[in-house]
Amino acid sequence: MIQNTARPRGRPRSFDETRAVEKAIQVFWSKGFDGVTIDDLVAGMGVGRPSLYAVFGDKRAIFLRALRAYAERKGASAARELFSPQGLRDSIAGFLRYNVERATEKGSARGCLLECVAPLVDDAEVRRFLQSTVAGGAALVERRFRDGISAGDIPPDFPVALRASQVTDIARGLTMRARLGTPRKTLLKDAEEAADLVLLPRLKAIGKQKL
Amino acid sequence: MIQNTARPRGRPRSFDETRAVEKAIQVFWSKGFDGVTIDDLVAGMGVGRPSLYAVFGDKRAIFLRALRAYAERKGASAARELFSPQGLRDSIAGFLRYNVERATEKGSARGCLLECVAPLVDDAEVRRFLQSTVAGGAALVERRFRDGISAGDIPPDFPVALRASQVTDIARGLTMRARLGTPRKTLLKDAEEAADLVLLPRLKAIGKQKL
DNA sequence: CTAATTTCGAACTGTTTGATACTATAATCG
DNA sequence: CGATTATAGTATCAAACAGTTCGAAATTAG
Repeated sequence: MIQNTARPRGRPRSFDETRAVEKAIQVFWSKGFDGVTIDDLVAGMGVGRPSLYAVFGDKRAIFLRALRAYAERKGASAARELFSPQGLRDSIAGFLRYNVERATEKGSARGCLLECVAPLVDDAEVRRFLQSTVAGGAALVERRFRDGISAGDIPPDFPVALRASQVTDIARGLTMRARLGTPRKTLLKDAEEAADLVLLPRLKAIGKQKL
Repeated sequence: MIQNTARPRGRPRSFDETRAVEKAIQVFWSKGFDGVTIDDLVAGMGVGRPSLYAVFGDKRAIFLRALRAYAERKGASAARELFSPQGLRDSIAGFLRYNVERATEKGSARGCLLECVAPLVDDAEVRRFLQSTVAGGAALVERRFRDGISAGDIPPDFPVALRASQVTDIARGLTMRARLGTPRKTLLKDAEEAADLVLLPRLKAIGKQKL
């Protein structure tokens, strides 16, 4: 009685489903959606062609699954980074640094599956998913800003929604630069500067005078 | 003697080369590089298949030509926007607004050929071109900041290079959001806010105190 | 040990795609 | 007007590709 749940009847699989999805992420990430052939997935995922269709479905289905897995992982890590016990500036800087690190990792493709690859996929469900993911990211940062207000780190009239979308815009910009080959070091420095940009106190009263 | 320059010998072309390139831009822009087939280009450019190969070369060559044409047009317009006679804040805001408008134009695909499509093309020359284009964009904004210092709009110690890369990062972020379907109105508002963000005076002395 | 069940691997099939050859057409030149 | 030149349109070819079929292999149930 090694396992309590009965092992499935037939021949056991020679691949791990979760691991195969991780591999699929890498394949799509490095080659884009249209650039990937089924053979690429067969080779990259270590799953035989018929099993691939039987277990995962066609290319679109595999991509959607990879996308969801990627977004879930990244979202969770980003939230961890944002809400770990530290000051607000370090939270925001950590969030941006994390984005840069993920986008410049050795061994993986540069950039981000969600930002560099998925937007090109001409598919309604992909678009819907991306929109909600983007909104979710901004909402996460916004919540962190609100926590900052509660903690007294920033004044109550801090424009949380605006600053949150600015933070995520900058994150997107950094990620795109990563894709194009800007070195990690440069981007990490820019991440720090961006955190300062959105947070350092400014003279409110001056407002939009002519500059 | 209708034309002074002798018309070429043989049968005249049924297409305008420049217009064909413009059409190619649209095709690549909406479908991505790998998503475009030669038939798409034949249909979209209004050029017969053999003429296409004879005049433009293969898909990669057509893409490079479209990319250069697109970048040249966009770069020139961006510079016009930045250096038209107006205050610094309006120049920067105008630059960002222009990016948003181009990325949300009706009739064209959303987003930007340089930022949403080209980075996925696995080609050394494309990468090199993109890097230099990105650097050129930031340099343009930086020059505008320097002009702003000369004009006394911002203090001489204004971090021109840093702010320039922040402006272009935000522009990239706005463009990506455009691709994902964020409405133009929202993005235009965010463009204005971004101009304020990088320009509004701040209390320098406070620096990186804990927030 | 045999039957049933599930997966694996190789081979197959119809379609799409990139690229080219061939013939017809439209212009200039002498 | 005929020769020359360059493009247009059709047809074609080989390679790549998506998706399926089929027999062999591996495991459990009885």
